[in-house]
Amino acid sequence: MARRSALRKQEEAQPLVILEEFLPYRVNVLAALTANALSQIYEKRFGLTIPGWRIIVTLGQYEFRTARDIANHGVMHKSTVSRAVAVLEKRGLVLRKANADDRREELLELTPEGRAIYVALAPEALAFEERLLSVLAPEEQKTFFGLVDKLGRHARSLGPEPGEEA
Amino acid sequence: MARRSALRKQEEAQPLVILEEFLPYRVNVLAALTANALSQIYEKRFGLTIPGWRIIVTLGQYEFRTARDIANHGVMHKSTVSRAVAVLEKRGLVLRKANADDRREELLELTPEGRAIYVALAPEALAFEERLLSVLAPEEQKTFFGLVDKLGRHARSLGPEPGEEA
DNA sequence: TCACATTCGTTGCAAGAGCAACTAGATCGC
DNA sequence: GCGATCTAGTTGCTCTTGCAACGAATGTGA
Repeated sequence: MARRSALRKQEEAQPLVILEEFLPYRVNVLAALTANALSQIYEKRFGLTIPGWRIIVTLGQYEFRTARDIANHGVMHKSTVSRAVAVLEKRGLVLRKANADDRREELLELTPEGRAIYVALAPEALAFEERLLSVLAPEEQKTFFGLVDKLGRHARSLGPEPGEEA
Repeated sequence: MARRSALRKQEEAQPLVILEEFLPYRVNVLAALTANALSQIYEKRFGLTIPGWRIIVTLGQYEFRTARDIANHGVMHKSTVSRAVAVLEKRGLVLRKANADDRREELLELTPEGRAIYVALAPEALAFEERLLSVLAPEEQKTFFGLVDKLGRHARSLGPEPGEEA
């Protein structure tokens, strides 16, 4: 029929996007799957949101860090981090320390209660990660991490930051 | 003993999760970077949201598909897809076709206008992807895709679906 | 020193997303 | 054939998030 051949012509016209082979789609689907699974740990058991969880982990690892650092590092909007910090502060999990050298910014720090959550949460998160990674051989894991980093660095350079290709 | 308590203290102070080596974090950061960059194409130029863009691309590739298929495949909530379809329909970009065999579901299809957007958008998306992937050698790209798929399949099996380990 | 631009962080507002309840239709078991 | 159960999709409600405007502090250049 006329309709069918019209469709066929359109279809054959050009090789367009194959979703299952399209990098941003695949990476985002994988990210959603891991985020959903991980949230079972920090959300249902400790009442943390994703930004909250990230702040806790960052401060657990780095001791002191500004909201801006956390936002940039995790590709989150500064307002997202600001609100998450406010919640954690109200719950008594993080403290703000004024920075005398630059009074615009505040150094964030875990309280003992915040660190207790981090210590309780971290092993479970690592166990989850291990479970996830168990499908990959050790060398595959290494390879994967290397490629993710390479892509990540490159993607950052393509972002809103000053393009150095001028 | 002093030695033992020192060890214990050290253990407590150790960073348990290293954010830069934590898979879900890295994957999500990479996903955010690519999604932000890609949205420059479909959002600012065609007024599409992420779900809308995904629906367009899915139907551009598959011709007919249900909302449920699109949601499952892309790990989106069914209400998200439902609302995005409603917007696209109102804009005249997609059509619903009743399925006589099962009248609960509706097959979605691009209108000519919808396909026009797909045809205009796809090459730009592919160009972006190529630019992103240009940091990886061809074999690295292949390896990366294989590993992403492997992890994705495994992550899906760890998800909310019936755990078969019971 | 003084205007101008920039940066960190907060907040009002509106759009987006998840949850749960709901309708409509299909399926299973008896 | 009939009720209980399940599935596809919609919608009200609420919380989250992004954007843009803002205040406060800093930096820059004349």
